[in-house]
Amino acid sequence: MKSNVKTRHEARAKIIKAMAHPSRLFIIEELSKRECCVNELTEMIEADTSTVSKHLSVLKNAGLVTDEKRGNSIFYSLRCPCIMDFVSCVEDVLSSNAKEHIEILKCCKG
Amino acid sequence: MKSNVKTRHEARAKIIKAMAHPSRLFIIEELSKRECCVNELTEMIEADTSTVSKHLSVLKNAGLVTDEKRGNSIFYSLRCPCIMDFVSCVEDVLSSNAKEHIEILKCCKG
DNA sequence: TGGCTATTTGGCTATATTGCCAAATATAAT
DNA sequence: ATTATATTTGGCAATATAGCCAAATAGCCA
Repeated sequence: MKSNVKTRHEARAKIIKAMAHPSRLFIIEELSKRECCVNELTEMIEADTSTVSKHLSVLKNAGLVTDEKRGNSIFYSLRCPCIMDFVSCVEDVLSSNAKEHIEILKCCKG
Repeated sequence: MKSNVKTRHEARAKIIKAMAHPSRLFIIEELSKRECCVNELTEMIEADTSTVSKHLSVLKNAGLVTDEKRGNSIFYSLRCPCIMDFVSCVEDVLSSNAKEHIEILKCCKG
C-alpha cells in the first residue's frame, strides 16, 4: 500500500475506532440531542465516572466532540452532526443482516 | 443504560469495530470500486495472505461484505454501498480537525 | 482558607486484537 | 494421481483496550 494511502486510512481508522464502543456510541447519540456534562452521562451509562471520562477523552482526541467548562461542570457536545447519518447506515447493515438470517431460516425449514 | 439500548449499541459497535482498521478501510474502499479476490487485495496491501484473509473474515462476519467462489478464486464485494457515505463523513471530521489545528497555530503565532 | 463537587489521571489486571508463520483445505490443471 | 494455486485455520507473541479503584486536580462557595 502506498505510504500516502496508508496514512489516509490510518487517520480514518483512528476516528472510526473512537466510535467503535457501545458506551461511546451511546454518548454520541445523547450528544446529538443535546450537550451533556460528564455526570449526566455517567448516570445514564451506569459505569464508573473515570471510565466515562476516559471514553469522552477518546472521543475528544478523535475530534468527535468538544468540551466547554461552564460553572462547576464541563459540557460536551457533538462536533460533526453528520456522524448520526453514519449511524443510520450502520442500521442499514444491521437490518440487511437480519433479513439474510431470516432467509437462511426459511431455507432450513424448506 | 437500559438493556435494550445497550443491546442496540453493542450491535452497532460490532459493525463499526469491523471497519476500524486501516487495512479493512482500504479493503472497503477498493471493494466499493469493484469486487476483488483475496490475492488482489493481498498484493495491494502488502501483508501476509493469512492476515488479509482474516481481515476479510472480520468484514464478512459483520455483514459488510459477501464472498462468491468463481473458478479458482473467491471474490469479495461490498454489501452496503452507503458505507462509503460514512467515510465521507469521517473526512469531514478530519478536515474539521485540520482547520482547528491551523487555528491553534495562528493563535500561537499571534 | 477549607471543604465541596466535578472531572481527570495513574496504576493495575483482564481481555481483545493484530500479524506472522506453519499447516490444513479446496479446487484447478497437467 | 500429482502438482500448483488460492484461501482459511491454528497457534503464538506483541501490543492495545477496557474498566475499576485510589489519588490528584480544578473551580466554586461558605
